[in-house]
Amino acid sequence: MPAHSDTLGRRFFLRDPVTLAKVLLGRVLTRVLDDGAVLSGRVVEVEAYLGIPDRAAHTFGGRKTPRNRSMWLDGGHAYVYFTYGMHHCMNVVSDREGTPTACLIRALEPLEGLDRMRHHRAGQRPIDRLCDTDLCSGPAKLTQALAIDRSLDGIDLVSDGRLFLHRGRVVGADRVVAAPRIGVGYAGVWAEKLLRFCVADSPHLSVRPEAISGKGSTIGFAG
DNA sequence: ATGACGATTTACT
DNA sequence: GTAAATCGTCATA
Repeated sequence: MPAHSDTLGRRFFLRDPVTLAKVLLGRVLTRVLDDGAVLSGRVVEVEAYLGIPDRAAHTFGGRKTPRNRSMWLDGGHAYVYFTYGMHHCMNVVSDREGTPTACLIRALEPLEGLDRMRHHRAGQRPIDRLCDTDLCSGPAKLTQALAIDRSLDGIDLVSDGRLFLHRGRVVGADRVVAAPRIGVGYAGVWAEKLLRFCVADSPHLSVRPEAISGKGSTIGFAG
């Protein structure tokens, strides 16, 4: 059972991935380690993956494989995958069972257990070279900091005490910026869609979103 | 059985 | 900015 009474329940996750991604901003992801240590962070960057029609999604074309089977579960489950031979990334599954969509958690603002996170992230390099904004500012950084790996793939975030989300604070739409997703250049037109959502003023983002197009903007658009 | 490829991070020039 | 690290996964044969 989750450790907090304000843990987000099933209903929260049964939405389309774009809506869920936006409302995930500001929520708090909590990891409870086997030894009882508590690590947590506020969600500041999320991407939506729209499933079967989305060329960037692992379930594009309706693919259902041993790796991505968690994406087919009911909303509120975790989809954790291993990539590049060394990194893990964590998604919150959206929609209902059979609709394989999800939200990739790309960055957190660390809240609890920063010292433990530093140790997880440091590896062999000197621990003093890690600033707070280097702990969870990327999809594979945050899984490393929170010790999230494939052993947590497919768990139910609604009822599993090792990993869950709680209410946190809602982020107003005026502080949210949408941008193209990162690292999906192979996905054609799907790479350009604004399916990445960030808390605009957070220093904990993986990549700073381009300035919004408009007067005074001189970068980000060719043509 | 084989090979190409990552929803990334890091270090280095 | 460029490149290396590193191996599970999946489509093809």
